[in-house]
Amino acid sequence: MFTLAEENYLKAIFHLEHEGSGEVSTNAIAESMETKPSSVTDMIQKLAEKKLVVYKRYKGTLLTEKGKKIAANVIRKHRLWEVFLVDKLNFHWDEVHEIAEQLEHIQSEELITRLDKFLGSPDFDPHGDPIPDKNGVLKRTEKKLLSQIEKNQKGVCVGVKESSADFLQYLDKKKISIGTKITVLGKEFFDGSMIIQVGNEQFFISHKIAENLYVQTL
Amino acid sequence: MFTLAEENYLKAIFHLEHEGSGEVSTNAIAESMETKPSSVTDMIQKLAEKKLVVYKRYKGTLLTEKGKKIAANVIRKHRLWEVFLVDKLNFHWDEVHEIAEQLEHIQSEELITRLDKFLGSPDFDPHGDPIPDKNGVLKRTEKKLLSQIEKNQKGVCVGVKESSADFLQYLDKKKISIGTKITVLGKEFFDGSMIIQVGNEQFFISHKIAENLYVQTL
DNA sequence: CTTTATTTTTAGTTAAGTCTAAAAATAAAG
DNA sequence: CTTTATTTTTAGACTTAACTAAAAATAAAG
Repeated sequence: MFTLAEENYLKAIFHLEHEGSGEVSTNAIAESMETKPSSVTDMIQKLAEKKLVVYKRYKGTLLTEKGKKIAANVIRKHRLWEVFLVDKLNFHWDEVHEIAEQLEHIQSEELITRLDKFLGSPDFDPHGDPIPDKNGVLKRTEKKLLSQIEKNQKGVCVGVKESSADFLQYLDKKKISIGTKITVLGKEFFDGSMIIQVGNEQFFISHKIAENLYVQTL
Repeated sequence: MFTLAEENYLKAIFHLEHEGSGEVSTNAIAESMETKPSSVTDMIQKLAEKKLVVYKRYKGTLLTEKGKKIAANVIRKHRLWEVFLVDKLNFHWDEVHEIAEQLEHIQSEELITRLDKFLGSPDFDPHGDPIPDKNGVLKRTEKKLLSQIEKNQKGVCVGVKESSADFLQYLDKKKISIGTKITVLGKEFFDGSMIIQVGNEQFFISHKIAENLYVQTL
């Protein structure tokens, strides 16, 4: 139905729309896709002709309802495949992204229906990101960034903002994964660093770590 | 490593080499891939430059060892995914080909290693076709076509030569699948048709059916 | 409110993979 | 052993999706 390139653009725009608010800039798309702005302009114009995005020259891009639905479906497939890779094939959560980037483009409604059922209709992927339903609707959660948690409060880790292998491996080293309870013992206002407790261990984390970990307060 | 188009050409040549013997003709490749001979010539020349095939103008094409290995690996992936779709997702054996055509191009050694293990390292796919091992080696079986079986002999169905949905659905209707025992009760020399017994049922089959069913004699 | 910097777009190429139409080689028929 | 038919290849064109370089629009600075 849509080409690999088209699906990847829609997905990138979807993610950018959910981060910043309002129109997505050409440069932002180019950067997130590791391509050149001129290539983005080309593709955006094609997507606009197909009514998948609304595009005004020099003003930026927004997904139409149709574009949103397609993007959400690609993301649904990506995240379901990640669950498969981790739950069934015992991959580690830092190994699955690139494989899922390929699997997300497999075309078959029936396949995804059955895969979803096989996996027990999960609501979240291995990084804690919500899996859109058939209609592209995301379950909303009460998650906050760890950096927004006050001293002496407790939270349970529900996801990561960044999911680079480096970051995930850091978390493993510190024994932090989805479901881990974290207590904020101290918070430095100058640089945003924290002392936290995980299990019996207490240790220091930088602001950069704290602003990439999602928790649900307890 | 290789493009989707390249992998599909190598796979097609691999299959054709195993049917007829000797060089594979440009037209044969074109027909099997539903493309034009001129497109085939183009691609074959590229594959020859990459040392994946040996090609002599107007004479035909043969895979090199390297080409054979790549083709066998694509086929390995195709057949493992078919096992996944049937065994784990409960697809029917006539529904899996097109999805596997897409899945066979997913690039990840580790994925296939783990998938193979998850499936219990199967030797055959749902149509009875052998799954090449990591090195591209196919297990040889003692299979014969049902049409080559004599009157009053028994065989167990081990595979199909053709695997079109039409044929597979015919077999389902007749309650024939991999593992089904078949007894040849009668054989007409004029047209090759047969009377066979499957379970408690006895019925007539045409030569066309008999020459597309593989059995192992008991 | 000009000048400068940044962002975005246009114009023109390139590469992969396909196609049609025409030419060349091989095979088959008389 | 020519003529005809078939197969295969070449040449040229098209599409998708990328790129570079230059132009145009917008935003920021003085």
